[in-house]
Order: sequence, then C-alpha cells, then structure tokens
Amino acid sequence: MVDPAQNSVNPDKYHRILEAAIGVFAEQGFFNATVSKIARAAGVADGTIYLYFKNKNDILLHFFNYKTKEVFGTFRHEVDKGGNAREKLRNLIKAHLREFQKDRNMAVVFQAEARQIRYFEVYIKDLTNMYFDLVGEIVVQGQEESVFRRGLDPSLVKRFILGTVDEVINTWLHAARKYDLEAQADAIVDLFVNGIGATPPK
Amino acid sequence: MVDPAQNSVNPDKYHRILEAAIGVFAEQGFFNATVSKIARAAGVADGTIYLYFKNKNDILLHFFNYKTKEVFGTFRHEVDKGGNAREKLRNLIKAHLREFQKDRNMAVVFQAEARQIRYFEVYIKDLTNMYFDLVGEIVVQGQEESVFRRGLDPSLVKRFILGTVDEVINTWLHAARKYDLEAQADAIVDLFVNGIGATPPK
Amino acid sequence: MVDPAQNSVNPDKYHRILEAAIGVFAEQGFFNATVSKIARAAGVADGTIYLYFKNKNDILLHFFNYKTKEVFGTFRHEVDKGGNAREKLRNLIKAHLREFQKDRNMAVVFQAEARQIRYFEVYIKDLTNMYFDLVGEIVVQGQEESVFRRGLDPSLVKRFILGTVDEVINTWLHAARKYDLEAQADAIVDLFVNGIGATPPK
Amino acid sequence: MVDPAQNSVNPDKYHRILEAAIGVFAEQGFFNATVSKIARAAGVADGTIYLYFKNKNDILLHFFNYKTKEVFGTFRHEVDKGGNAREKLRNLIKAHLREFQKDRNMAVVFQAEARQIRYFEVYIKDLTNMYFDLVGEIVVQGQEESVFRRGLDPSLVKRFILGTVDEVINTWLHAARKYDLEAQADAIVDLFVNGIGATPPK
DNA sequence: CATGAATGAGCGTTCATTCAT
DNA sequence: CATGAATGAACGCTCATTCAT
Repeated sequence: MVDPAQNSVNPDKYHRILEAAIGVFAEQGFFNATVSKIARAAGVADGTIYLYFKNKNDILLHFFNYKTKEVFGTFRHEVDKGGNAREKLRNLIKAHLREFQKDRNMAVVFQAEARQIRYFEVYIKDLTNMYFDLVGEIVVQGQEESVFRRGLDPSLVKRFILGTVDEVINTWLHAARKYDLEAQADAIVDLFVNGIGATPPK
Repeated sequence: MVDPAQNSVNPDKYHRILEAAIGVFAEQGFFNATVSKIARAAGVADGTIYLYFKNKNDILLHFFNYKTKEVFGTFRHEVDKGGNAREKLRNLIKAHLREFQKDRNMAVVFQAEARQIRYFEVYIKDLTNMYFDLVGEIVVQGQEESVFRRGLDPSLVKRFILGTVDEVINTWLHAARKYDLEAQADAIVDLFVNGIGATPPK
Repeated sequence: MVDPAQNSVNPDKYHRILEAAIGVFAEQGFFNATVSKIARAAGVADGTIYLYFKNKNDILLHFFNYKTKEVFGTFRHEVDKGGNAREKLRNLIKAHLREFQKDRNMAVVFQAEARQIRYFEVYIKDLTNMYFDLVGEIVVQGQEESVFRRGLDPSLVKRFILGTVDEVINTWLHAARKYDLEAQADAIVDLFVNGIGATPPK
Repeated sequence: MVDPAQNSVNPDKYHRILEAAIGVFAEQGFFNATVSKIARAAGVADGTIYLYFKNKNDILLHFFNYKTKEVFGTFRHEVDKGGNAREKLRNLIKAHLREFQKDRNMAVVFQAEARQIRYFEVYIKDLTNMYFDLVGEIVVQGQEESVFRRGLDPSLVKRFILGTVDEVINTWLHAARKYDLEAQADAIVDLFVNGIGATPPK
C-alpha cells in the first residue's frame, strides 16, 4: 500500500476512491457498502482499492482523519476571523452548517457512522474534542468579555452547542424538502445566547 | 412465528431473546451482531430466534416498536405530572436522562442505530415526532404562561432541546468515568431557558 | 410409530395425513414440501405425523406402496374383464387413464416424483414391472389369438405402451385446458395396433 | 457474474462447472446436490460458482438452455438429412438415442428433473415443443407421401413417439446391464409404423 | 395418542481480501 | 501500478425431527 499522505503517485486515484467511497457509504451505509461497489463508483478495479487503503475500514478511517479534519480546520479559521466571542460563535455555527451543506455525502457519513462503529470511536472523539476545544475557547472569551455569563458548566455548554447543531443538520439531512441550512445560523445562535425564556422586563 | 404482542407462548423467552439481542447490539453493533451470538446470549438455539422474530431485522424493529415506545410513553406521563411549562420541561429532561441511564443497553442501541439503518428510519421518525410533539406542547404552554418568549421557531426549539439531551446522553455513554446523568437535568433546563448570555444588569 | 397396516387406532388420521401429503407433494413437489405444511393440510400437529410415518420419505413410500399399488390392482381387474387381447389392452389403457384422471394429485406425484428420487427407485421398479407383466400377458395372448403379430420384442412393446400412456397423461397434466383423458383410449389403442403407417391396399 | 454466452472469461471453467454440476445432479438429484459438492467436483471454490452462475437454479437453467438445446439442434439437422418421411423419422429416433447414450449425465438429469421442478417447466415445454414440431413436420410429409395414413390425431402421434422413446431411454438408464441404445431405433420405428397388430393377409 | 416449542445441522449465498498476470 | 478472477470463511435462515407436557 502506498502512503497517500506523501503519495507522489497518482494522488488523483487516491482521492477518487475516497470520494467514491464516501458516496457509497452515504447512500448505503458502511456495512452495506461493498468494496466492489466502491471500486465501480471510483472507476477502478477492486484490487486497486488495496493499493491505496489497507482495507475497507481504512477508507472510513482516512475519511475521518483527513477529510473531516480538513473541514474542522476551516472551523478554526472561521472562528479566528471573528472579533468578539459572539461573532466567533456565529462564525463557527455558520461554517459548520455551510460545510456540511456543501458536501452532503460527508454530512451523511459523518452523522450516520460516527456513532455507530466502535472501531472508529477514537477518531470521532478526536474530532469532537477539537470541536469542544473551539467552543471552550469561545465561551471563556465570552465570559471575559462579559457577554456570556459566569458559572456555566463549560463541558455542558459544549454539548449544548454541538448537540443542537448536530440535530439541526440531522433534521436537514432527513427532510423531504431541501432548505438552506446556513440560514439557520443566526436563529441558533440567538437560542444559545438568550435561551427560550421570556426576557424579564429589563 | 408466534405473535409476541399476544405473547401466546413463552413470553419469557420472547423477552429473554429481545434483551439478549439488545445487549449484543449494544456491544457489537447491529451489523456485527450475529444471530448465533444472540442465541447464545439468550441461552437458546439459533433456530429458536425465528420462532419469535421474523429475522434479525425484526428483532431491532421490535425493540423500536415496543421497548423504546414504552419508554417514550413514560415521558408523556412525566410531562403531564408537571404543572407549569418549566416544570414540564424539567420533568421531560429528567425522565429522558433517567430512563436512558436505567437501561444502558437500550441507550446505546438507540443512540447508535437510530441514525444508521435506513430500514428503520420510519420507526425512528415516529419516535422523534412523538418527542417533538411533547416539546411543542410545552413550548406553546410556556408562551401562554409568558415564561417562554414569543417569536421562537418551534421546530428549531425542538431540535435545540432533543439535540442537547441527545448529546449529553451520548457523552455519558462514551465517558470513561461514570457519573449521574439525571443530575444534569437542572443545569440543562437552565441553559434552555436562559441561554449562555450574560443577563443584562437588571 | 404405529403400524398403519394393522392399525386399529385411528386409521382415519393415517389416511388424512397421507392424502394431505400427496396434495402438498403434488402442489409443491416432494422437496419443497415441508412436514409442517403437510401437518397443517391434514389438520394435525407436526409431531403427529411421526406417529404414523417414520419420516418424510416414509410418507411417499407409503404412497407408492399402498395407494398406487391399489390403483394398479384395479388395472389387473380391468384387464381380466376383457375377453380377447385387444379388449384387454383397451381396458388397461382406459383404466389407466380413468384412474389417473380421477385422482389428479396421485397422478401428479406419480408422474413427477417417480423418476426423480433415487431412494424410491426400487418401489417404482416394482410398479413398472407389475405394469409390464400385464402388458406382457396381453401381448402373448394377442399373438396366440393372431391379432398381434409374432416376432415382436416383448420388452420393447411394453415400453412402447407404457411410454405412450405416460406421455399422454403427462401432457394432460400440464395442459391449460382440461379435456377428458379417458376418451383418448380408443385412439391410443388404434395407434398401438395399427401404427401410423398407411395400410397397403388390401 | 460473467456472461457465459460471450464466454468472456475462462470458458473452460464455465464448462467445467456446468459438467460437474450435471454430474452431481445426475448422481444425487438436483435437490440433494449442494453447491459445495458441485464446487468440489469442479475443482473450484464454492464462491467461484457464483462468478459463472447466478445461483444453483441458474446452473440447471443453463443446462436446459444451452446443453440440451444444442442436442435438440442436432435432431433437426439429422431429420433434414433424411429424404422421405420414414427416413426422417428413423434419423430422429436414432439421433435421440445416440445423443442421450453419448452423454449419460445429461440423459439422467433431463429425464429425472424435466418433470419435477416447476421452476423450469417453461424451458422443458420449449424443448418438448421443439421436438413435437419436428415430429409434426415428419408426419405431415409422410401423409403427403402416403406412407403414413390420414386421419391421425397429430398431437397424439407426437406423444406416442416422444413417450415411447422417452420410456426406452428411461429403461436403459435404470438397467443393470448396459446395452446399445441406438441399436433399438429400427425396431422402434417399425413399431411406430406398423403397430403391433398382425398384418392381415394382404 | 397428540401436541408444538425447541433444536441444531446444514445449506445457499456474499464479499473482503489476495495474487498471478 | 493495475487488474479482476478466485478464494473460503462466515452468516442468515430453514426445517426434519425430538420430547416434555
């Protein structure tokens, strides 16, 4: 097997297979996807898959390792572009929704398989922690800026935020009618910041 | 196959197999679980499984249809016990966390498989809608009671709430150290109601 | 297992099962027939079958041993009723067609399974030989009476006759439109006796 | 699965499996034959069978579709070589006996399974009709040539001829002592043409 | 005698993986 | 590097048979 990280030979084929695989995984689920189907979708022979990936598991692993990590990298970038905490939070949510909307296959696979397959647990945890770290920083900054209240359980806030976005994406994925996902960012952030409680007469 | 609804024969064995199956599904995932493993776990012969269930899929289907529906029934009951909207919301969250904590296998299977298997999508949607309806009612009541603010997107609020609880349970399931899940209810409700924003100097 | 030959106990049930089995065999073929289906058709429990028959094979064996042997007994009787050889031949063919027409299930099973299952070969051979003996006698008598020509290969004549009747029944069984089988007897005998050759100007 | 019609891959293996399967079917019958036994007989792995055939049924189907159709093709050819009707009839019978004698496995499978398996009924009917057409043509020609008498029921004559040959082959297959099958052709044709009746003093 | 729930051996089929070309 | 035919372990499922009631 070639190391695709420093793979000078045919990086094309590596990506073609990876994309094809994600497509098949998205459509059929990891377990119902066969290596043959992936090969056909990628336009290569079955055996060729094994020149670029150790085995079927390894394909999904690469997906988590490279593809989604890349996406999570843009989250970091987007967050950094924000000035204050609220802006950073909004940028994160917006980026999250945008990127998942942009690559539906990725979204499906990530949402569907991430919780399913024990084998990949550790990679998922990595990604989740990356996300949690981002949120953590934002919260701390927000508290320093006094836009977020003190005394919050940071770990709970992280789950509060990731859980909501996750569910919003999930609903979008299963919806019959397609609507713009990114457009929901502001309403979501508003909920995060203000909750559902009636504001007392201030 | 016998009708398990009527439990005409050996309801014991029916439940033993169902519990055993959920255990195996929880540990290995649906696709890695084999009928043989389930039979062994239940202490019956492979063929016996097929006296109570149509096939492997059918076992999971029964799980969604009976076991989790029952749990969701207690949610309704708990909500009804609450007087005002905030209490109802708290009761729902508490019940949700408690029931999933009480039956860890159920929790694992529900969280892991619910998003995964196309075949069962319709059952999951049923359960989700049941949940959404509950939340919807609570929100409306809260708005009438003026504890929840107007102008909320009800569908977004539902996802906001389910998503958070979902993620909280998920984190608990994957945590190394076991902690009390139900105890988080109040903090969660507080987040829902007040958000993370700093209260303006009142 | 009870010996059904001298079975004082519930000969009814024995015959009910046998008839039911032949019906199921006729409809589905021996190998696709299950003991359960037979039991259901007979209105008894699966286990009851084994009180009257050693196993699934044994049911078919009883069929060959008793049911069809009985039919072949009437062939003998019909032949004996005929005066000259030609009459005897005609009676045999008529009886053959009539009996198979009368019990379609028997006909189907006999025609379909007789050539198929090695296990029963010996019983089939018995029946065939019984038939061959009948034909043999008729041919000899016919030659003595000078209605049948000398120099015939008796064994070939037997196959000539059984084969034709067999095929006529077979065609009837598979025909879409139902017609009277017995009515073909005279035309068949005419073919046997005169062949298809044009009679030379006598 | 590869298209065996085009024999794009390893036509050798395709034929090896087909021959092996027919051998196993001949020895054990279709239902008692297992894919494993066929694979072992063909010297390939179980899975390899499925590269050449859709499933176990498909093997028998190919047998009927290609192997026996080919044989029936030679029947046509042999018939066409005959000048007058009697010669044609004789050629048909001779070819039929010869071909089935040449490939005993084919003969066994054809005789045994043809009447048995509902699934293949349509293919058998095809073959039978092909045969019937041949005989029909011969009979008509014979009547025109005035070697066969008028007023025959053509459909009955067909069954008369096929049935006899069928039975002759059948007897041969089950005989303990092997004798030459083709040698019986003339005696059979003589029976067809002249019947068993004594010729009146002409 | 009768039942039918339980058994488990056995089968057809799939598919990840290998390797000769 | 690329191929795809070949492999065979493994699985879901069926069903003849048994036996406790």
